[in-house]
Amino acid sequence: MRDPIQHPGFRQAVYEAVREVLVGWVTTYGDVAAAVGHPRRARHVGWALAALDDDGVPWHRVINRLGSISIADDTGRATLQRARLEAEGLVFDARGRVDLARHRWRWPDRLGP
DNA sequence: GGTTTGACCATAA
DNA sequence: CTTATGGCCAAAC
Repeated sequence: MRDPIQHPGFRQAVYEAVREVLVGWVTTYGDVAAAVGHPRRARHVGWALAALDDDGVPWHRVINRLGSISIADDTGRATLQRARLEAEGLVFDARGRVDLARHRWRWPDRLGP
């Protein structure tokens, strides 16, 4: 397998992982990358989400490691993301950040006992 | 086909 | 806190 990113499995895995994040929780690009087995490829998580065309994936629950929104607001997507998160109970502070320590999603450990 | 850009991140100074 | 550096690699130019 020479193109692990281009391979359909990567994006698919990203979407499935993000789908697991419940209302009221958020996660980071790096966490999603690690969850699908590619810890250094946070950028590609963002790229995969940018290419999203599926309403079933709660892409708005993915933010950067500072707890802020990483999208340029050219298309109003960042505004939509913040609105959706606030509608789900997330609170943004004066710097536009949420409390990651309290709302960061944790996938179940699958590394065994 | 080389260079730049980008919904990122870790580390160091 | 800010800057700089390096990693990562698909798109866009």
